[in-house]
This record gives sequence, structure tokens and C-alpha cells, in this order.
Amino acid sequence: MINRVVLVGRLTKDPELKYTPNGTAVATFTLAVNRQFSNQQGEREADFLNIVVWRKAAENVANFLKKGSLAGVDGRIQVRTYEQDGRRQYFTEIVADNVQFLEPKGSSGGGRNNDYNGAPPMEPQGNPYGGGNQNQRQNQNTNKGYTRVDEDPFAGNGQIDISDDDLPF
Amino acid sequence: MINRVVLVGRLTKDPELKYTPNGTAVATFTLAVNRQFSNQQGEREADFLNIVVWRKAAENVANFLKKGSLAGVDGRIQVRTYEQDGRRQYFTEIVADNVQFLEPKGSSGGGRNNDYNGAPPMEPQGNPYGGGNQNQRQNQNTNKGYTRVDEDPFAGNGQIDISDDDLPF
Amino acid sequence: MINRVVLVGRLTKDPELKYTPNGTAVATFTLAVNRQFSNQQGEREADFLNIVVWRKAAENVANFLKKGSLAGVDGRIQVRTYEQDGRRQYFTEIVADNVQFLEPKGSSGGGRNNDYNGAPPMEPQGNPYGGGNQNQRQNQNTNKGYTRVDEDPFAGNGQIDISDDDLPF
Amino acid sequence: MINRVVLVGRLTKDPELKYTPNGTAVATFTLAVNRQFSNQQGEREADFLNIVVWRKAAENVANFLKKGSLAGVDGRIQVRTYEQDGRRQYFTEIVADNVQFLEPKGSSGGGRNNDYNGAPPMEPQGNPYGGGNQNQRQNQNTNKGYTRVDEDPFAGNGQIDISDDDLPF
DNA sequence: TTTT
DNA sequence: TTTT
Repeated sequence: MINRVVLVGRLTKDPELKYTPNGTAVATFTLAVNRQFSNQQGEREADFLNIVVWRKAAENVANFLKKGSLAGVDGRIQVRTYEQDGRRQYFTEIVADNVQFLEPKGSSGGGRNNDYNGAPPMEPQGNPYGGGNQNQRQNQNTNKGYTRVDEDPFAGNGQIDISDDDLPF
Repeated sequence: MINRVVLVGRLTKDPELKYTPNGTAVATFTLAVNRQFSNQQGEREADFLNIVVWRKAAENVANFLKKGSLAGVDGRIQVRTYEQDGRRQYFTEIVADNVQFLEPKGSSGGGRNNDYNGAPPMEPQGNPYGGGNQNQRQNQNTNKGYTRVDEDPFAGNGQIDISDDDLPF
Repeated sequence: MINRVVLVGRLTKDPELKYTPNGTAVATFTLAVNRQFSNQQGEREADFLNIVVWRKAAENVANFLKKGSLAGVDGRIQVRTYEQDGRRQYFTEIVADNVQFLEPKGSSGGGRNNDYNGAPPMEPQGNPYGGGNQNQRQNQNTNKGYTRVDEDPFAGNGQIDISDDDLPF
Repeated sequence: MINRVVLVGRLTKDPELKYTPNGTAVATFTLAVNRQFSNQQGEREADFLNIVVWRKAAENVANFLKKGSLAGVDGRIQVRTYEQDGRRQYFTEIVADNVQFLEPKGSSGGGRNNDYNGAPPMEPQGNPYGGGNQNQRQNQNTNKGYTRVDEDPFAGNGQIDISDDDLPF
């Protein structure tokens, strides 16, 4: 059925790139999309939307986008369900078919972590979406220098079985 | 910023129509949008998306759509934030600019609650989205025969101050 | 770059299915999309949009849609250019990634040409878009019972070189 | 019915701003949207799409966009019909609900015509869309310093009767 | 936990 | 809590 989303906004952090057990790249990031109208307090609010990208596009995202980058996303909305403390939780994300880099070419100077994995050298890496899967522990695996992912691309570890067979392409 | 969503799917229940204190109509419903590809178990999953509609369109939705109706939605994604048991929760919804009725004309026979407010006569009315606002109690107010809403259109009661001033049009 | 179109409307005619020289299926049809507001004369106008679909989806369109069918289209806009009488002409079409059939299942009774090629038995087959390519003549070739296409899927014959290599997937 | 288009691309020229007889601002420009895949010759083609914007947004477009600017457009497709030399011609355009400026703030240096009406001082003004209305002559009228438009916003003059009553809002 |  |  028709399920189409188009967004333009800015990354709230560097993207995170991980790999499924069979080597499929998956990148995640949050896009801040400013609302068109200000609220009663005269503030211009934003919506913070979770984006997932797979395969080659995931690696491009990891290489070319960073915190603050302007990007366009064309994809579909998906809701994932999980249990937490016996309560059903919902996690809404946009699965991107296509991510467009909207920064001017020469604007990548400084700021980006040069190791391209979105994690500051010393800090442990966590789930960028606090409301998401909670049973995460520090993921020690590496794959091509990136963090490996067995399942939920938004968690450091997980029981939801995600593999290439889930990929709709 | 650009934030555009287009969906086609079926209502999981009759829509709920409420009114803000100053009389603005607001309807909510959940749209089941089938995914394009089946999962590893060969099942065709669906995403269940929360839709909000305001004003005249809200009343049309309440009058013409019911559980199972096929509908198209053109709108934008919005994330609302609230606290529950000291934890931040997120509620994602589509604010519809336009809802299109895709049922054939003569297909409204039977099934729909004829009082058009989406609540079965004897049952208390609750939040259609379990993950949403929890501090709801049965709303006793009525307005033109419909349930009144002071705030969160998805709750029976609430502290989030929603009024016509929030309306972006 | 981002180029996304979503439409819901009705077919003005049965779709036309053709094949490129190397056997790729391509279907074309016109979708009548009613405007949301009526004009000064109080009439509800429609826009007539040219749709192209490739491969398996093309065959599904030919098999399941007919004149009058309600359908959703998710795709991108494309403009083709050609010369006619020494003047540059533009032909705008939507290349569909996905076509959704919105007719209720049991509603296909009668009306559709059972040979599934969109052409009434006795009538010569023409370009469904009168404003389009003009240098058309009756196409005599057949391919699996369908009309073959060497180039412009909207013409009966043509000089624009279209082949599978043009397919972006 | 659902008719939604989202585009990101670059202006091929400065936008043109005109006014209807009753003072409604209308801006037009062409957006070059690069295709995602290169063709057989390895070239990355673009589609050139005609955009119309009305009212306040039209004036913003005229003030903030110029040739080469990156912009996002959210709107709907519309086809206009006219006769030329006894032949029916079609003109496809995107009526924008919303135009987003995607250029970095400090990037407006040089290049733009400072009179903000999109017309070079000495040159006659023409239809930016060669395939469009042909019976144009230089429009002499002015309105608040801008070119006035009686009808087709893409022509310098015209017989198609466009007025504020046509505005769907 | 949020971007400009 | 989910629709056909």
C-alpha cells in the first residue's frame, strides 16, 4: 500500500553505521525537521525523526553526513514494536530509499569525526534513540572498523532477528 | 522545512471525533498500511499509523469513514513528547491536511455505529493509542453530541494545553 | 535529487501494454485526478496525467486495471523532449515505482477487454496522449500478443531510443 | 483526490514575479532536478519542471531565490490546456504550496538581479518555458514595480482568464 | 539525548 | 488493542 515520506532537515548528531551479521551496512540518524509555524510561545519547534538507511546508501551517509548537515530523505514510515518491562512500546522510524546531501560541496571543513563511525574515540556507543530498545549493552564486535549489528539497527545489541532477508530489495 | 507524508490504508476502528474547548473539531483514527513485501515467515505485515484531522475534515471523517474503510491521507509527521512514570515517551502521529475516502459510494451498508461518534453505546471511551497519554479518565463532557477534548486529541483528558491557537491554519 | 509524486485517480482508458525489443514490459495509461476545489464555473476539474510502468508491475497493471479503475501511483516526474515540425515539444509523464489497485476485489465485472491489451478488437491503436508524439503510425508488430515498442512507450513507433539500458533498476 | 509532489533542485534562472489584475502575487520559475541515474551515454540528465507559487510565498521566492539557488518544492501537478495553430497543447506545472530555501544564509553574494523582478533591465521578458504559450508580447503594464499578469502566469500576455477566483485558498 |  |  502507498506509504511515502519526504523530509528535509538537519542531523542532530553524526550518523551511526553498523553491519548485520552477514555484512549488510545500515546507518541510523535523527533528522531535526523544523515546523512551518511557531507555537503559542512564538517558538519554532522541530520534529525529531529517526531515519534508517541500508547498504551502499548507508555507507555514503556515514561518509558524507555529520551533525548539522542538511539532508533530504525519501522513504516510508515503519513502526516497530517491542516489550519493555512487560509493556508494549512503539518505535517509529523512516526507512529511507534515498538520502540526498544538501550541503554545499566545500562545507565539510572541520567538525566531523574522521573515523567516520559517529562515535567519539573514548566514549562507549549507545542507542541514539533513548525511547528505543533498552536491553542494550556495549557492543564490542567490529566489522571493517564499524560497529556490528545483529538485529535492531538502533540498538547496540538485540534479540529481534534482523538479517538481509528482511531487506525489501 | 519539507515534511510530507502520503498514505493509503484501512481504518482499524471507527474514527473518534472530539472538540477542543473552543469548539474546534478533531478526529483521530489508526490507519493500517500493509507493507509491500512479506517478512521471513511469509506474512504480509502492516504498519499502524496514528492520524489526526482538524476542523471540517474531522467531521467528514467521522461521518464517512468507519472501521475497515479504505482511505488516503496527505499530511505531515509530528512527534509529541510526554512524561510517564518519570520517563520521556514519544508519540508519533500524522497530521492530515487532507483525507480522501476511497470506498465505493454504495459500500457504507451496515457495521458503522449510527451515532457517528465512534464509541459503542455501553463502553467507556479510551485512548485509541495505548502508548499515548496515560492519565486519562472517562470524559463526561459532550459537545454537539460528541466527546469534548481539552488537549491531547488522543487522550480522554490531559494537561497538554491544546487550543485553536495551536492550529497552523 | 528528490523527485517524488503520489497520485490517486481513475484510468481514462484501459492501459496499453507493450514490450521493448529485448522483452521488457512497459505499460502506459492516463490517470484522471480530480482537483480538490471547483473552478469559477463551479465545475470540479481534473488533471490528466500520463503514467508509465515497467516490468512486472506493467503486466499487473495490464491484467488488473481497466478504464475507470481507481489506482494509486507512487513515482517521479519526468519530462521528455522531442522535435515536431521543427519545434521542440515537451512530454511530461510519471514513471511509477509502484501502482496500487484500489478497486474492491469483486468489482471487475464486465467492461474490461478480455484480451488484456487495452485495444478494442476492431479499432486501430493510437497514442493515448493526443498532445504527445505525433509521428505515429499503426504499429503492426506483435510480441507475446501485445504490441511491441521500440522506443517511446507512448507512441506506436518512434525514434527515441528506449531500451532496457534506460531502466534505472 | 491525492496529488502530491515533492522536489528538490536548482533554479535555471531568476524567478519571475507578476501580479494578477486584482493584485495577487504569482511567481514562476523552472527547477532543474537531476535524475538519480545516468543514461546510456553516462550523462546525468535533469528534468526541468515548471513551478508556480502564489501570494506571499511568491514574493519570498522573488526576494530570496535566484538562478542556481537550491530549493525544495511541495505542491501538486497541474496540466493546463491551450490551443496553438489549431492544435491542442499541454502545459504541465507544479503549483507549490510551500517553497523551501536550501541555500546557506551567507551564500547570496553577487549574481542576482537586484531589482528582484527576475527580468534583466534591457532585455524583453519572455516565457521561461519555450514549449508554453507562444502568443506572448512584451508586457508593458506594471504593478508595484513588478510585471503585471492578466492570465497565464507563464506568459507575458494571454487569453486564459486567470484571476484570484481561481485560487484554491 | 536533539539540528541551523 | 489493530485493517482487507
